[in-house]
Amino acid sequence: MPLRAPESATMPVHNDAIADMFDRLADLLELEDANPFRVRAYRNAAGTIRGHARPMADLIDAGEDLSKLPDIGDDLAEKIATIVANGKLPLLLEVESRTPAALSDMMKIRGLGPKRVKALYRKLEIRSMDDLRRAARSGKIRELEGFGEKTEQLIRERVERYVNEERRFKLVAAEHIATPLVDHLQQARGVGDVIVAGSLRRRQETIGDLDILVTAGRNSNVMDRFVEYDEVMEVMSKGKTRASVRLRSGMTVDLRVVPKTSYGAALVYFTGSKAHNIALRKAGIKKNLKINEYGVFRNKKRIAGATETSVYEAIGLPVMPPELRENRGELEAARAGRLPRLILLEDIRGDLHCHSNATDGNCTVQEMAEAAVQLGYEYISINDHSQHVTVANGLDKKRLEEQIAAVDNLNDKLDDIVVLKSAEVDILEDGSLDLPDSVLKKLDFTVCAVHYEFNLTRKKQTERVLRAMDNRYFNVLAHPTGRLINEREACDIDLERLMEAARERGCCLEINAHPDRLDLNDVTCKMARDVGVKLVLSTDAHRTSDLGYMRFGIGQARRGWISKSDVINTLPLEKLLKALRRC
DNA sequence: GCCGTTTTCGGCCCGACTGTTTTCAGTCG
Repeated sequence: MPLRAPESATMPVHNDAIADMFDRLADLLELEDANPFRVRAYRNAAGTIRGHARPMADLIDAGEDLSKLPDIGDDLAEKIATIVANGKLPLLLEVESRTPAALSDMMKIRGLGPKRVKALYRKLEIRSMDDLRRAARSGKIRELEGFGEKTEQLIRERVERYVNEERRFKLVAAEHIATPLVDHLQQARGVGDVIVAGSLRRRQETIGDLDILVTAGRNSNVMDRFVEYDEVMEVMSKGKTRASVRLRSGMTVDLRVVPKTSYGAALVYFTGSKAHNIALRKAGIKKNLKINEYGVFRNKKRIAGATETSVYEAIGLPVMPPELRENRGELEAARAGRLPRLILLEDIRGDLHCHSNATDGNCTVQEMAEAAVQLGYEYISINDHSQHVTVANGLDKKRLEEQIAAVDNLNDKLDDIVVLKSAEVDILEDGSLDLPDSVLKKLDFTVCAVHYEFNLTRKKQTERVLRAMDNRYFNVLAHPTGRLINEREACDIDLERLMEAARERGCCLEINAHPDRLDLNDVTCKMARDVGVKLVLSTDAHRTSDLGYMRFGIGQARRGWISKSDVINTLPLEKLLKALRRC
């Protein structure tokens, strides 16, 4: 993967780019037999940087001491400053001059770790993916010590497939794959609980593989039933307690079977994240406790493990929601008794970003309203596109006024819900809004969004939205970065500044719950919480069934430490309208 | 390279599965 370099002085190096450099450096150092703990230090720091809400560049500008961040000491603080200053890390360049950078990519192929990659490089002079492919085909690899025919065949297959393997599944796709498999496993003999743990349970926006945990007795046939599942394409490993398969969809699934007495410990263990688990075990060690997937042990004696609560309590902590388990400060917060009380799906009283068939939606306003009643909502807003979005048949002033009148009529007929009059108003390139104030003032509120010109410089993009926010009819900034998961990167914009400006003006930012967007994401949700700007959680529904996407937004909000009180569509109607009012 | 309510030095998470071995190294999560 190419590293992102800064394109101009106004575009600071992204945290992801810094983290990628440290990860790559760790890989290459590992190949050079560096101190394994030094290697780990670089990986840990990469994790801290990737998960930090604010850009390192901003922290440096603000004069903050980076060595106060977890897993970052004086040396790495200095290296981060160097990268931010000139986009390069001298040590990485130096290491790359003696060890081919492509070896780091090779280590991403399943089954190839540092030892094997190094052997391939030293003994067969394999220094690129193409070299590796050729060597595997020619049968040279099997002759190396420690390799064999089977290993060579696996490398051959996996290197051919490597290009396709990189993708991660959106959360919604992962759910669709997991649900029927869970049903299948539940029908096995002697099975108790079947639960999807791992990143899906943590509600991460994309899922690399599924981790399924099963409790079962010795006589259960669940392992056989797992590998015999219709969708299984390849059984990668199968033992008594773990097995891994690849499904036709390309998804890898790991199954783990534990006795019921270990359920809680196993669930903690397989929910992760890895960084959270490591932090947890370290906390255990301080109390002379060993934590593994079977329980919590003092010397040889098991003192907890049947429930998740028992595991956390054994190390003196409250059990914490899966969404927080990323080692982003949750252990420290738990110790201090400052874990947030996270928002729940039941807290939501209405959806504030929906489309109808007047533009690019598939259902009528009334159908959307009736579906919202089924969800127990008190209100729903219809936010059709404005005229500039021609591909969606966006509304001009006249058509929007017609819709306003139609919604008034509909509200007279509906007893159980109020339909709010709104629109998704385009923010034009000069920061003006796409509809005149004379019609905007007739709406209950507006949702405003960028749909074109995502590639402006950070400065121009930020000023564009700030200018739009100056319009007194601007209420909610929808999908603030415009990213589409796996398709389009977030636009380069100073979110922190937008959040502060929104807070000062009494505007809100949207957490767009659509599984293609999830924008704000987990990290920027946490930033919003720190800034103290009000949020709206909406689905961007284009049909009645999309209203169910709210659960994905809730997941991201929870990952971002968001509480009910941070989100205004948890309020009853009267209070909601008050909260939408600008300062 | 990081870190400290046992430590500023000496530690650094833990277990399962595979393939290549003949008791285990390498890899993975």
